[in-house]
Amino acid sequence: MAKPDTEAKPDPGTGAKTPRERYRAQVREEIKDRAWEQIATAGASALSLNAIAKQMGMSGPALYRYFAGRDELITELVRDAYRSLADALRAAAADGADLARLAHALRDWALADPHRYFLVYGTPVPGYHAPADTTAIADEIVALLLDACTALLPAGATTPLGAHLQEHRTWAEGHPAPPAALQLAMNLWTRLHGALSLELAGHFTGMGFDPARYFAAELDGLPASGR
Amino acid sequence: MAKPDTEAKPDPGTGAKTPRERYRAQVREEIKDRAWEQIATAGASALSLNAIAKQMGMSGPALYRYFAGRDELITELVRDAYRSLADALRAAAADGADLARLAHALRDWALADPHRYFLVYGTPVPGYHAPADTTAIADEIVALLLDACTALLPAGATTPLGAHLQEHRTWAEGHPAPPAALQLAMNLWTRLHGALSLELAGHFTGMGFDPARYFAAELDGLPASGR
DNA sequence: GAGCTTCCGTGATACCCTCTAACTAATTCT
DNA sequence: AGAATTAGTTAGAGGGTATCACGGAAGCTC
Repeated sequence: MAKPDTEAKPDPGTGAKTPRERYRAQVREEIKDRAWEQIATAGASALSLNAIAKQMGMSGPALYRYFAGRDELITELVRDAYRSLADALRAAAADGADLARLAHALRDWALADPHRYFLVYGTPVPGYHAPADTTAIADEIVALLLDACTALLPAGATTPLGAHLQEHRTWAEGHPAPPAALQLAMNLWTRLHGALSLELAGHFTGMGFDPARYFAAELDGLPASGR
Repeated sequence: MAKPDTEAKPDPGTGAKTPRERYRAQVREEIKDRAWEQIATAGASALSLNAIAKQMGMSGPALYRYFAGRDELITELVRDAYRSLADALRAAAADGADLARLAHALRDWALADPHRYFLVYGTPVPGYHAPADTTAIADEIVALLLDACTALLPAGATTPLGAHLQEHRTWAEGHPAPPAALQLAMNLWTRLHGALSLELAGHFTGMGFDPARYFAAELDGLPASGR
């Protein structure tokens, strides 16, 4: 108790941690992996700490050494999902800010694991509230879209809705996007989400048409690339 | 609910339903009412047969006399939700087929009980598969949209995407909508759903702008009313 | 109205889940 | 080596779904 920490917490950057911390991080990672498996097959609502523990050969309550509870695990997964999406979009935007590239990166990411998409953009979980740091990542995602939209439009471009968005804007503040770019980014987001989420939820099954084609058409019809 | 289902279980000979059947229907109705209360406050995933039973003053397993299980209750609620939406839209379409009226009826219906909207158009429940008769109501809803869209467009109107939709169409077959109307209906559906579901899920909170205005703008921007 | 039948509601039970608490055993620190 | 920390265990409270056998009330028939 009386000791100052002479204890080694020395190299926060390199990952040279104590064995305990290494082990701990490793187990946490395995837990999350199993959790993703469960989510991928049965959705987030079916996630069971107990089942994960058994799968890992240990018994129930042991997991509470690693996560305070189911909610914290889910929070962590949401965080990872956001980060993963941000990474995917950033990678797509790396070689040229192109709406189409961005859009298809989004669709590919969603199709790769639909339940992961729903974890982020789906029906909100009753008690759950996203912590500040995940909304920060969400902001980054929006900023990526804004970048691409801004690049497509003349500097002062504006629209009626764009003006409204500009006037009451408390998001991505500091980003020099013209009003029309705000609208374009919003349209990109909500329209692609509309098409994608209905497709993933299975509402298109049995209708006969090709969801990819519909998605592409929605992309083409965006107010900036079309006209 | 207000409607005493008139001849749902016709009893030839006596004409009136037996007291048993009346009672049974009444209890089923009360169970569903309580279920809707729970859903409205905590979402479908928090629905508990046990809690409903206790709330009604009877003990757990009694409910299994009325519903085979949680899934059947939810199925019934989904069915009712679909029917309720179809009614709302039909009422809106009754006095003039107008996309705006339809759209705002949809939004009002969704805002009245967001969890009900998500029950129908949200993240799919893991094990749950919609029975044929709910998809029939879903078809009716689509048909309502199609009617309104058809009324707005010239008889043979077509678009590239519309042609594709027409060519691989296994929905609302028999409806004499021109290809362009198919596309318009799809756009109406997916775009409004995109804006609405993100709003209801809380993804717009903290962004500052007015969701109603955004929704209205999306409606205005539809490929038929705009140009 | 007596008797038969049908159906409602109950308690007991099995099996899931989350999560807490007390205890043991291993690991690490001094 | 001894002390402190921490991982993992079992036990158990509390809640959920769902099945079962039973008692009793309601309806139906004569």
